[in-house]
Amino acid sequence: MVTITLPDGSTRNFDAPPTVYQVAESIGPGLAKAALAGKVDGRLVDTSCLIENDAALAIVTPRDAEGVEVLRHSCAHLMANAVQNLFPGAQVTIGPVIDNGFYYDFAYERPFTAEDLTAIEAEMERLAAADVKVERSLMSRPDAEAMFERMGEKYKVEIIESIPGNEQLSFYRQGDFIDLCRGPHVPSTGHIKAFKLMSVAGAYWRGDSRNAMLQRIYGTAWADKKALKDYLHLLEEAERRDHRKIGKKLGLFHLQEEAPGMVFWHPKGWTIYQVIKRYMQQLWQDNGYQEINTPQVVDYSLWEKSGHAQKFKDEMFSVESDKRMYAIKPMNCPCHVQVFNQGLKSYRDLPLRLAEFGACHRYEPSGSMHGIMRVRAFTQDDAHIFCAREDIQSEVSRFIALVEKVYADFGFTDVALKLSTRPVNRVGSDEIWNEAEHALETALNNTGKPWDLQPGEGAFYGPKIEFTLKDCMGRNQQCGTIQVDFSMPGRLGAEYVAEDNTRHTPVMLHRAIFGSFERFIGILIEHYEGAFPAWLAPVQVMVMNITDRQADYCQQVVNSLKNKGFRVEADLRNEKIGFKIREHSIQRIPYLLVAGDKEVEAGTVAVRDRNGKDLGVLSLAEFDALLQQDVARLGA
RNA sequence: GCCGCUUUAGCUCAGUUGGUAGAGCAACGGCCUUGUAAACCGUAGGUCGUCCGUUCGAUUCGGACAAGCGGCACCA
Repeated sequence: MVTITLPDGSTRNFDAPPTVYQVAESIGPGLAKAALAGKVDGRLVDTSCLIENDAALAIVTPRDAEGVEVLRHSCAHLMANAVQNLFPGAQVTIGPVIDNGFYYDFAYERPFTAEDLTAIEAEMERLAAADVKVERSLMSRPDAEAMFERMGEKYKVEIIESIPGNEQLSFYRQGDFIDLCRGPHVPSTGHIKAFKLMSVAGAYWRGDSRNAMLQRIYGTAWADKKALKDYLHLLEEAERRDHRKIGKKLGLFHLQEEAPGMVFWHPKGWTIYQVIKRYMQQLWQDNGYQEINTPQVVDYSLWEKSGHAQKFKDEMFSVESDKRMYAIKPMNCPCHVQVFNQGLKSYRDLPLRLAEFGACHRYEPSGSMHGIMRVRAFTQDDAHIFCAREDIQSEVSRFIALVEKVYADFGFTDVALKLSTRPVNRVGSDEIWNEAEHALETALNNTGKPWDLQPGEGAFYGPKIEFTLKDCMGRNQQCGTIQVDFSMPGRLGAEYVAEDNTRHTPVMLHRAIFGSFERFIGILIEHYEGAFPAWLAPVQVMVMNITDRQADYCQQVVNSLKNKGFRVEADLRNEKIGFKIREHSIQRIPYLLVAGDKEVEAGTVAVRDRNGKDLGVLSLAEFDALLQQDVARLGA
């Protein structure tokens, strides 16, 4: 007898070992119909899986996150099935589940087109409607290799060869289509009800640019049509928020062919830039940083000493002048060490925190650029902390607190922390790595917040913490970082005199909070959909007249607000008030002030916000107080 | 850098099976002096990304290059 314990704690007994499906059926026909997989003692299995011993079982349906994952995985198979039906000779490779969907990589004699996608999707619909059974089987390694060899599936053979020898090989068959797969999968294709193919793209076999380029088809799949619709809706939302679109619409910046990856900031965009720059300058001042500025063009020898030339020569802009080779600086750290090196430093000078709005240029690969988010010329809110080894932890703790404050000020409250530890290729003794990793870990633990470990992802010169913020679309954006560096201070000859009068090499902490202004502003634009909070808005107030009679009064209102330091403009054009309101609402100006004869007489302004909310008729003093309060309030 | 796609007026986009192009919005002029998300009338605006080729003739066909877009790879 087999006893099954269900999630609610109840148990069911079976004379013979039941399948997951049979257990579901015993609970109810509805559940059996909805069952996609089972979770036996925490392990996901097919509904056909026989439960041989007493076990805890949860029936997995499309309502469960895991159920949706099974659906997506099966949908990838469904797509591969459809592709091979329509394009004989297309080889299958891998087809994993990703956020919101799946993809499958194919090797085929030609790239797939948009029309192909439509056809593939139609074939998938047909196969789903046919409700083909999906069956699991096992096969020995030689048999499997022979089978794929026979089918001409060279990539699958390669995959089998890379699976450790002791692992069992499982296969899933639906009709004529068979694929090597760990599973689990839906019982039949009819369970796959809501999917859409999104795009085709090239992708390297095994993610390595030295390998062949495969055809990757991306798809999305959901528990039901409504969830699919919601997701497509979300994508439209993301498109509306695209910083490239909004940047153009609001006249913030532009890019042009003559300077790929370099931003032409317009007055409004530059105002935002200046506001956050001043914010950061103040933050530095309040937190023990000293602002410096270093040259834009520096002799190649420095980059050779720092080690960057060897590794990044192809990504550095260089200039030759008077037979000397210079690099346009791709980063600021070597320059900061030069400042540190001026004059003999004592342990009493540490920690020394040098900060710079460091303009960097990097020849990024053409395909990697994206609006103002990934560019070739950017400015970092860069600072380097020179400290003793034993100060690493306290400095890191201070920094984590600072990052969280800054992000909250900009309206981001969901911040993920990640620790990247020693990679295989690295400099520095194990002892010092132990110490540094431990310091970072302790600092992270002290926050009381959860954090992720990324083993082996650290830089060759030291471990690092990355700060990833979640924007309003739920997308993760990596911005801030703090990195321990054991290498560069020594390479560039930085040292200080310790208490015992011996010379020591300081540890260098590289750190940035925004990352780069360009990227951070791009994130802000998308997060706020261009409707910046008042303290960031390029124009905070627009004053409008109804007729020419109120022009002078409007100008007075503008002047009085300007004198208080607000960013205010007047729109005195001979246009209907509705037209002006519409225009400035679209421009996302936080406060729209209207003055007609009534307001002039009373010395007031009619106030509304950019979303159409009427804030009433206020005296100038009242509006001033309102604005003052709003601008002082950072965050959302 | 790799695979695919795109490039037409300031913006968003039509269009030409090869005979040098059109809309809406914006701009400009007129009219109107207007009360909270688009009054009306008119005018002007383009070497159809760049270069090379095929052709009597290329924005249209072919090639190269550039920039951009979706991914991949990269990201000190």
